[in-house]
Amino acid sequence: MTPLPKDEAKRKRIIAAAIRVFAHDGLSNGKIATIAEKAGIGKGTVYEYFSSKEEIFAAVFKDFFNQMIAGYTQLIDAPMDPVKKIELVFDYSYDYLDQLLEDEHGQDWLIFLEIFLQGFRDEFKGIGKLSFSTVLREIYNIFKPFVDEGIQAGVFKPLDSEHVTFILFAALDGISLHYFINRDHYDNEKLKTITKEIFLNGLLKPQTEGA
Amino acid sequence: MTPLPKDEAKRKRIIAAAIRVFAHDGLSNGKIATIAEKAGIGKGTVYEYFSSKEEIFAAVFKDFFNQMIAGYTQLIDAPMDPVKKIELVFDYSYDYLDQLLEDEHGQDWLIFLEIFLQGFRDEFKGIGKLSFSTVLREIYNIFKPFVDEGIQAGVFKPLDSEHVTFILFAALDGISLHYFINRDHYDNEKLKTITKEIFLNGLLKPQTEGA
DNA sequence: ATATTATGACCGACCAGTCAGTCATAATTG
DNA sequence: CAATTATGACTGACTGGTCGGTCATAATAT
Repeated sequence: MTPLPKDEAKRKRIIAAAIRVFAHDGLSNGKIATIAEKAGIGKGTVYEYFSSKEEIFAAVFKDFFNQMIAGYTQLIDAPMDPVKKIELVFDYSYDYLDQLLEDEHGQDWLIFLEIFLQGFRDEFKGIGKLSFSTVLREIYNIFKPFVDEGIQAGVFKPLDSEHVTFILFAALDGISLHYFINRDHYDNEKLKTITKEIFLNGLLKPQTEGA
Repeated sequence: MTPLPKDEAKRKRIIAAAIRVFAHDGLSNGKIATIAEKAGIGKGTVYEYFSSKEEIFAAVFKDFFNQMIAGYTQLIDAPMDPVKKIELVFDYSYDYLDQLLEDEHGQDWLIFLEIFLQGFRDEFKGIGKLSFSTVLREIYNIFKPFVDEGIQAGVFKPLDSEHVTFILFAALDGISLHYFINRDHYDNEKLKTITKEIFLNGLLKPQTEGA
């Protein structure tokens, strides 16, 4: 009834389990045995799908950024006013966080940080040739075009778009991190509003005055 | 029966060594033997000063935040225009990073992330009862008074100062993180300028128009 | 349809390496 | 010499990865 081909679904189950384990315990403390257990398979089987712990983590890493890139790309793919796009990106980010946090897997979002940390550690640079800074710049580059667009159109101040994009995404990322830990003390909607208030108005060219 | 520190200087040396080791290898992979070696003492001696690895890390954690809090507090202690204070804080942050990065201890700044990560994990499971979110809010509270001041004085927009402070510090933190990894691709001065341009103008009440 | 054989996914006991923490001893100090 | 401090060899617990064996299913034969 159930055929047993080497199963893509099982591979996915392992990755999903690994996310939870690495998020909760870290790459170093997360145990293969726990991953296997959570995936509902034997420990040996894990090694039928991945050749090492680090390879599992690399898969998690890839998965994470691919989803992130796909999410943002899709979000701002349609032609749209640059201002609207920025608002969308901010709103989406907060909502994405809330979704992560409300999820039954309480601490899964920590994988975010673990990946960040491992990404920074240069030992990790080798694995699957994933360069963290390259991946990050890939993400900045999703945003840069519409920052450019806004500047071209004279809606945004004529600042260096490369640096502006960097600041926008980095700031958003920091806000996400802090929101994770302090979410109980702040109001999602208020944060959304104020974030947009500050960033948009900081970015928009004053319309009434020709400074 | 942890003996009292016999030699405060040696204790400091252990902490300094621990910072480098934990920064480079992480809490879990960093070895006591390495810390001892870097501190120029025997492994057993470490246990004369700290009763466990986690206790060492807790000391690093405390040390880090105390320095951070002291730095910012001192920076903005003098009476000063709120706008000037914000500019100071931004400039100081970038300069502090550059100082960390130019330091001979190449990767020491990673302790920043390691602390962050461990801080997030289960609110740092009891160790020394350090609550990470509490520490963070202690830091926000350094900034909040002058945000309040700026709002009272009608210089800043009348936004909720609690949320504004959160966003400011969180954003700054994120920018720091990204600056760490991508510093080679961006210009410190340009980032400083643009950061202030965006944040200050987003925060300042438009003076010419009475919307 | 049923028996026989081939396949490879699955498993977990085991091994070899690692490391936090201990403790018997050595060095140092007063 | 006694007390204090330093030390590193040692140990026990732990875990990543391996490997020989099992068994459900597929393929083939009758």
